[in-house]
Amino acid sequence: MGIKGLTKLLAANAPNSMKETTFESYSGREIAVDASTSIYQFLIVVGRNGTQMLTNDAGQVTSHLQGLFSRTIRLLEAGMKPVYVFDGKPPDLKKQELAKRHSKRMDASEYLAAAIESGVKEDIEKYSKRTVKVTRQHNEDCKKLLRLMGVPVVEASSEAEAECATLCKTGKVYAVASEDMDTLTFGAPIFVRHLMGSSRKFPVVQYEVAKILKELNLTMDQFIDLCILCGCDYCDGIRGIGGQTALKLVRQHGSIENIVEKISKVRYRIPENWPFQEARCIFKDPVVSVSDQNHVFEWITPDEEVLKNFLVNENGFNHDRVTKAIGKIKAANYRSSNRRLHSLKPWLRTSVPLKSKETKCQLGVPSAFLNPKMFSLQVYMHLRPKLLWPSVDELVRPVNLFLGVCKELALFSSYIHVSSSWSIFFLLFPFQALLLLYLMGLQAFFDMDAIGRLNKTKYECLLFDMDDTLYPMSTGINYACRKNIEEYMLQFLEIDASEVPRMCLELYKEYGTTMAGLKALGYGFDNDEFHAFVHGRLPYERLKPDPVLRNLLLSMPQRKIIFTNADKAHADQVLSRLGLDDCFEGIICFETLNPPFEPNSYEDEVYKCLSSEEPDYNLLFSDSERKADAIYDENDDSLLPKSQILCKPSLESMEAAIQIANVDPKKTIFFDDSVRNIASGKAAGLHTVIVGSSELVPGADLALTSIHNIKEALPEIWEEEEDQFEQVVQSTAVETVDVLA
DNA sequence: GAGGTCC
DNA sequence: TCATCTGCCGCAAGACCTC
DNA sequence: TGCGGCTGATGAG
Repeated sequence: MGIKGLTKLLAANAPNSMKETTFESYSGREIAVDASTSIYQFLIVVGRNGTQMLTNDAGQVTSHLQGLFSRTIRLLEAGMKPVYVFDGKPPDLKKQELAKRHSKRMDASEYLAAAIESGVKEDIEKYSKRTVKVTRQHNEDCKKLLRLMGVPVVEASSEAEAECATLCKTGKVYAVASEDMDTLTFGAPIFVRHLMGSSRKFPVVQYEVAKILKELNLTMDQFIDLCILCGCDYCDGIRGIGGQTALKLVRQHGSIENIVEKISKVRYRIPENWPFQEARCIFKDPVVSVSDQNHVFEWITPDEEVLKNFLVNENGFNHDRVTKAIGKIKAANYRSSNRRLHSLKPWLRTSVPLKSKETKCQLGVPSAFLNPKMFSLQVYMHLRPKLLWPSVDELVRPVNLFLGVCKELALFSSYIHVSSSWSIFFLLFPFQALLLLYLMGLQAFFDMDAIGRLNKTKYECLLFDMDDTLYPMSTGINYACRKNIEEYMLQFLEIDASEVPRMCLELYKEYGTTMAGLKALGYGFDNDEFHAFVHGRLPYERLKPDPVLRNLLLSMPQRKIIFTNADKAHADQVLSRLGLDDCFEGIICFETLNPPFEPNSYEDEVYKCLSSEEPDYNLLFSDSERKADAIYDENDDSLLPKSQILCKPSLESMEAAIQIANVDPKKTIFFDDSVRNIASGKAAGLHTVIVGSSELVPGADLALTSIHNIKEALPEIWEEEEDQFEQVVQSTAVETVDVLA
């Protein structure tokens, strides 16, 4: 039931809080969608003819799959990035409401039986719709379908609406698309209704909670009380008090407690044991899944073969239709990966002093014909032949350029995936094509049975990420850190409060750290000040000494190095609190990868290049990747400014870390909690272990739910090395690393 | 835009 | 008299393609 | 499930 009469109430009292928008206007936006409501609608309407619905050969209903499949493609094609949120365990207070619904379904079943007996077609149709219930199996089918389509799925701890609202509040999605008005009561900052309405009968309407509160002149707590008084899923209101009266009373008395105290007990009967406080609690502090604050949703390439098998073989879908639909998803993903870069442009144009206008040299030109950023990270990682990059700086320039062209061609061919294109490719670039095939063959060889390799090779070095890898996310350090960053953006960079959470996350996603993104956008602030503000007041006291991990680390015979994006002060503090400060040979941190800026070097090169009679842009291009100044050309819509900061997950940072630590990537295991860092680590040739996940992610050789399980999962670390001598010799070669005091 | 079809 | 609330009923609720 | 339409009841002004 949502909130009784809230639509009308808002239309009458807060008309400016809602505005008509269009389906297309959400292009490029992450949208949280309540899955259950959608599935319910599909079951009611898709392919229904009386009691008959779409089914597979086994007679199981497939209407929900048909509906969800086409709707999701519709959203993706429009450039939206849906995140489907599934209901968890309903709160106890909702049981009464659920029982009511159950009873209604029972009644409908009886009417349906009677209608079937009498053969009245309209009645059969009507009552069969009323018996629809979304079962666990329906939900599981849909989750499977979405995952195969590469669309993120969230399993809510409790109410999906609450989870959606939290995703929106924390900036992980732009808006929540739902029909249920209590999404607003859960505090979703942007709430969209009728987004999915195919009939176009109702326009798409966007509500903003902040505007509602402003117009109604209520605090969020008062708005929640108003909704409870109107009547919600968790408890009835007071008989005789509807929307208008409730609004008047809340404005007048401020809270339900005061209203109950002041109103006439003759006129209004307060329900006995009225659980308004519990209901308030559900809205104010809903049970939501404790997710990684930095978790990034990803819309990945569909698992084509498995998806086809699921839809065509298991559920009787038409093969050609499915093939065509998968093509649409791929095309949408491709467009979206380009669009994502554009999404940062508004900040560039409106709120940021553009840097580097004075630099006339177009450093990106040599690779402009195929920008690697056009391709999804996965494709990029898998096809990027490691052997192309032995040590870029050591290669002579012409070879470098030639290899660069090969890389682009490899990426290009990896994207198109069309056999006929190979023929054209061979005709046009026979030599490159042969080389490419050779390299791809090598790559395939090196990618074979990664875990097998992990088991067979001996290791010399273990590279550890620190935050959320050496201690669990549940400490809340990460969350506190993010809040501090948001606070910094608000206070010192004067970024609009409504933009901060989203911008914080977008930049994190695009650049690896928000700081790197801010720098890339041209925000001029002092790195040390930023770190001091962000890390200076973290709740470090929550980190307790971890003797178990300490013993594990000390018993490992390999070199152990920290590789973190954080600054050294933070790393010192964390390791000290965990009692691990003497477990590592060194720390590769922010300062290691981003030493204080040295004038003369790069500028000189630019100057030299431009002032020469025949400027060799390649000379600058190769270095630009490493030194990365903020270059942004207004006329070029495909390029974002590069970050001045070298940090994970960039491949350059991985290669730099490998070089600084002086390790052989083939004999190094990289532990990290971030999917992107792992993918990047793999691309750099490292063995990779995703920490904090029970499932393998792209690029990971192994998954560890906790770093404490390392001995069970990787016993070979402790196996006797055959030539320890080699290790000892290598371990002296890390002088450049910031060694812990 | 109506009507048929998806499985 | 008017505003507000209640309760009941009926209706629609996807998306794509072809014509 | 949500909404509009309708009807009748109720209470404030």
